[in-house]
Order: sequence, then C-alpha cells, then structure tokens
Amino acid sequence: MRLLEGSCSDGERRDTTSFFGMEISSHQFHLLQQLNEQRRQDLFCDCNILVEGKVFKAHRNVLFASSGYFKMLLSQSSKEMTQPTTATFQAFSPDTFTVILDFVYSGKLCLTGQNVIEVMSAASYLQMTDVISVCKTFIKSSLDISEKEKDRYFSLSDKEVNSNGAEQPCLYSAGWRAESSPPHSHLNPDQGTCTRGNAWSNFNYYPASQRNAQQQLSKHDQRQDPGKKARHLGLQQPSDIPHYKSSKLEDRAAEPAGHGSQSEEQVHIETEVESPHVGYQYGQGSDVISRSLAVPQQEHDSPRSSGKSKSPKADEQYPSMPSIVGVMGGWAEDDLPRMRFKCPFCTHMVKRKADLKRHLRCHTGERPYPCEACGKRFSRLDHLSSHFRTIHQACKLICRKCKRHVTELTGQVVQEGTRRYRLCNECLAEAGIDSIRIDLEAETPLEFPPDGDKDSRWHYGEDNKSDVEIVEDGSSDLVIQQVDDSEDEADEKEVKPNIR
DNA sequence: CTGGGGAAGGGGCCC
DNA sequence: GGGGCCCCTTCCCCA
Repeated sequence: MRLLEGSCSDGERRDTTSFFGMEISSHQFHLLQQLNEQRRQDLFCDCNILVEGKVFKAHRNVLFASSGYFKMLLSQSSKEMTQPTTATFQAFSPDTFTVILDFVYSGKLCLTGQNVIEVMSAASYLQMTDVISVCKTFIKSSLDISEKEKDRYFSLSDKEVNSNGAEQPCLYSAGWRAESSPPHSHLNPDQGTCTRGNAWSNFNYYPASQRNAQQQLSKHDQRQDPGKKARHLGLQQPSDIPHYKSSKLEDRAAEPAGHGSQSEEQVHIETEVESPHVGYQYGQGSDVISRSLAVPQQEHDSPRSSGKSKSPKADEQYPSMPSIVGVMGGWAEDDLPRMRFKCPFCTHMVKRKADLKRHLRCHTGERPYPCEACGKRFSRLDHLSSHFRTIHQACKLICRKCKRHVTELTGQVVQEGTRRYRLCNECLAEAGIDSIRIDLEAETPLEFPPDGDKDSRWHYGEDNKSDVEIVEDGSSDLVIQQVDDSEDEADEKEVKPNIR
C-alpha cells in the first residue's frame, strides 16, 4: 500500500485539483482473483465462447476490457443483455483459448515454444496487443539467447545441434507490483511496445533449462534448405494452426512445399515459425533489428473477413503493431549481405521498411483510407485514388458499353449513384437517355481530398464550381454529365490531389 | 459451367 | 518515408 499524490486525471480539473489517495496494491490482484474464481464456478458468467466445440464461460465485462475483438463484439450485442452472449471461434484451438482466457483472468500468460505462435495468432485475432507483445518478447528472448551462444554454435556438430530437450512452459506474469499499471495495457495505447504495461517488465521467465533447447533451435540450419529448418525448430504446432489471413498465407505457406516429403503441417510450421528465426538464416553478425512501428493495428474485422465494414479511425483503434524486423535477407551480387525486412506474419521480405509497413496492412486489415463517396475503405492511398478515378470520376475516356474511345464531344459521363462512367453518344442514344433534361444544379462533382490527408473527408465539392453538366434521370440515380475534358486535364495537372 | 472484363489488392520501384 | 505509378494476380460479376 502506498500514498499517491498527483493530479486528478479528469481533463478539465487536471490543472487545478490535486488529490491524495491510497492505493492498495493487492486490490487489483484480489479483484481479478475473485473474478477468476467466479469464472471457475460459473458464477455470473454471461458470455459463452465456443471454440471448436468446447464451451468457455466468462464475464462480458472482463472480455470487453481485455480484447478489442470482444469489445467490438459485445458493443454490438450490448442491447441484448438479457441473453448470454455466445461467440464462436474456429481460428484457434481450445487449448490456445485456455491460455488466453487464463491470462485475461490472471494476468499470467503460459507460453511454450509449442504454443507461442498460435497464442500470438489468437491474440492478433482477438486484438490483445499485450499478449502479442509478450509473445514477441518470448520469441525475441529465444533469439537473444541464441545470439549469445552463436559462436559456440558454430563449433557444434550437427549431432549436438539436433539434440533438443522437451519444451517446458515459460510463464509471463504481470507481476502486480506496487506501482503496477493495469495489466491489460492496450487500454493505454500511448505506451510503447517495449514498455507496454510496466507490469510486463517484471515477467518471470523460466525455466533456465529451456535455454539450451531454444539456442539450438534458433540457430540451426543456417543457410540450409529452409525445408530442413522446421525439423529442428522443435516449435511444433498442432495441425490446426490458425492463419492471420487465410488464403494468402496458405498460398505463401505452400511456396516452400517443393520439399517433397514435407507434410502440410511442416509447411505451416515453417511458415509461421520462420519469422523469429530468420534473422539467423544467413547468420552473419548481429543482424536482427527490432523496431517498434507506430502503425495502427488490426482492424476490427477478423483477419479472415473482407474488411469491408466501416470502423473508427484505424489510428485510434490499433495503437500498436508488431515490430519490424530487419534481417540479412540474402546476398547481393557483390557477395555482400543486403538488408531486407522480414514480415513478422509471413515469409515475405522487402527491401524497404516502408514497403514492409505497407505490406503489414494486408495482415492487419487496416484500411485507413476511406472513400467518402461510397464508404469503401482501402489500405493504400494509391488504391483509393485509383478507385476514385475509376468509379467516381469516370476518368477513363472509354465508352463503357462499346469500349470505344470517347471525348467530351463524342461521349458523356453517366452517373449512377456515386458511380460514374462514360458512354459514347451512340450508346447513350441506344439506351434512350439522350433526351434527359440537363440540370446544372442537381449535382456537384466529387472531390478528392488533399494529398496524404487520411482523415480528410471527401466532399461533393460545394465550392468547387464545376464545368460538369449534369443530367438526371428522373426515374433513378442515373445522371448524365457533360464533362469538359480539356479543363479536367488541366485541373489534374495543376491541383493533383483534386483529381477530377 | 465457363470465359471475359472490371475492380481490388499486393509488390517493386522511382521520384 | 510517403506518394504514386506500373505490373501482376485474384476475385467477382455477368453474359
């Protein structure tokens, strides 16, 4: 117990009001312990989680406070408080969820070399950034240990390297120090990855006997056929390894499948486990660089979803991302190792960190660029730009029907809702929409937001007096616009962001 | 069921 | 490092 002196956290009173308070350090622990006890006794449990047929009981409020996924899920179902909420998962195994749930109710994460990948995957799915961080720490720990032993490794024979012991769990515990911050620090997105939750700096890591196994696992097969790596990693996975993004990763997992005798499981193992070890793949020097990446994390949509739903600003929702790991990714033509960046989620490597940052969005589902015209969200600005030009601005000077080239003289822009395209005059006549009354005031053009302004909104340009003549079909959303292409092109050159 | 076309999305790379 | 372009693949819709 200790005395606290400080400012009130309330923003308005912050500068004027001081408080003296007492913090009982064990309170949080006892509270969680009680909740855990209630969970075990099925007391007040109002949420059923079905994982591959196994039912887990839990408390909505605890799940809500622990997982971004459940936060979103339970927010949506919060109106139906009378019925227990049921969530079903196929993406990970009951064992994995047990580890996750135990962590939620105890602050202790029971990681092993066998479960760390799946736990991290599940945590990613459930948007539990703390768990992801701890898993990364776990993996990094094995790398660090391996690094120290690298020299020794080179003197080891294959025989020695191949002998590894059985894995035993490592326990990462929140620690509940007197000055402990809440263990589920994803509620404090400002905290960096490494310091995320002071509590994590106090985790217990044991047993020491595991170190040898980890060392050996991590460093074997340098420059060897990647297919052989998995056999020595010892980080064997159950057959139901979840994937961050199913199809793509499965495709990529299949890439090294040329090693004939490898089972599908082995391929998965290789794909998922390679990340923490790849830094040693070409093992020359200390080439593992960890950096925190201030990229918003996973969108609410599950990693398997299409990501089409609207969501709050990604920056707010996904406060952290897995670190970018720079590795020696191969050998340049001059026989010097070249730096490449390894995706922590798949086997993909890129030359530039910025490219990896961009690539990571395909794993997280983050789509920070919304089209204000139709609501569709994009992971990349250039895709948004392309989409907008194609769908909403009819930039292609091609008749959509007959595919002939059209100009402002030989064709017109047709608008259906927010969608615009061009039709040549002949096709317009064929469609019987050549006699529609032109109403200049009926519509204003769509305007592209300024360059790089993720947060800006797209407007129907009110103050951008347009040269577009609009013909509205009284019966539907169909609108014909008379577009002055020459001026459009000039606009594009002068004010590029305002693509028209 | 199938093939074609359009849109989306991912990677490489230049500016 | 970000923006943007090009190229390619995949997905989806439609005839």
